[in-house]
Amino acid sequence: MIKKDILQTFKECGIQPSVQRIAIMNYLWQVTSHPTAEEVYAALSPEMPTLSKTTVYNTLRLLAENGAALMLTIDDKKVRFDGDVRPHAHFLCRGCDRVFDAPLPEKASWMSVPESIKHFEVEEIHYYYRGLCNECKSMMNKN
Amino acid sequence: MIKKDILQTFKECGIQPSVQRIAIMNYLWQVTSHPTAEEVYAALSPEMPTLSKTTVYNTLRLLAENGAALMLTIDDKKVRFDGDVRPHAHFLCRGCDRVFDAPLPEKASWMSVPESIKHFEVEEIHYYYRGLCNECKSMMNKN
DNA sequence: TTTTGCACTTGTAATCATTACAACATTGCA
DNA sequence: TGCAATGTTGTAATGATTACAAGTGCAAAA
Repeated sequence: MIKKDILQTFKECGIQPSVQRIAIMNYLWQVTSHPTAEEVYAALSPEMPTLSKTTVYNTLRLLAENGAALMLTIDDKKVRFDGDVRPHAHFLCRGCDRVFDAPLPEKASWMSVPESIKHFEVEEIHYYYRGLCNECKSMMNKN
Repeated sequence: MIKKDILQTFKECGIQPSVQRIAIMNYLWQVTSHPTAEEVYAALSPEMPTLSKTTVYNTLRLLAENGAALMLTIDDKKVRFDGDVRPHAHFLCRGCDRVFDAPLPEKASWMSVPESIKHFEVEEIHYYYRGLCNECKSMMNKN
């Protein structure tokens, strides 16, 4: 049962559970769309009419700060979130604005930090690609 | 002379020169601070009192779209720009909000694109690190 | 040199994501 | 049960960025 897993994750991350937080985490786990706060709100508010946009923003930030979600800044317009916190890269298509998951280019490179920032405290690593996805690429060729 | 180099770069990138564009490109080349549009405006407007903020925003976007500058989305609050378009990574300190340049973790990884997005048209690659720089780290320990 | 067109610039107004804030609700614990 | 702390809500504010319309200046043509 997924709710158990969520509660477990919350406990590990030191996050106090609540109906709203569980619903939001659950949603993040069910989609691969890397939604924005607005999208999370739009998806959940039909089932949870009292849910407020502020709660969605607060909760997503909370999840990200405590390691239960990733905050992606790949899109310069708005922040996106990913419930999958395992190390992986992301690709943003400038045609359809979708974000795709991608494996890391090389296993080794994830943990190896450049010498010049070696003594910095590195807390997050993000690998972003931008360009055109397959569909948008062929769409371009046609028109 | 640097202006020659800027004009050469503009020509290579297909950018029509103008007094404002040259001033902005020149500024990007002189700083390593990865400034925001506001910061570029604040820096240049004393010398160019008629410069408008809109022009700064437009020009920075133009430079980035044509490969004469990098648009960094490492900071979730605002977009930053880098006049150095050579492949390198970036580190954002959450303490002082400064962005540092860093070499790539490995030479090879820059060009190697994960298999799953291999047929995508990859136009940009960004490697971002976040955490605490040396100064902020030791500041934390003291207090 | 003058004219004409076009691209660039400017300033203001609008947009839109995000956050601040204050009132309200809920939860856990004494 | 009752209180204090924590979470939620809705609205108002903020702040970066863009839209837009008018003005400016440069460049080619006459």
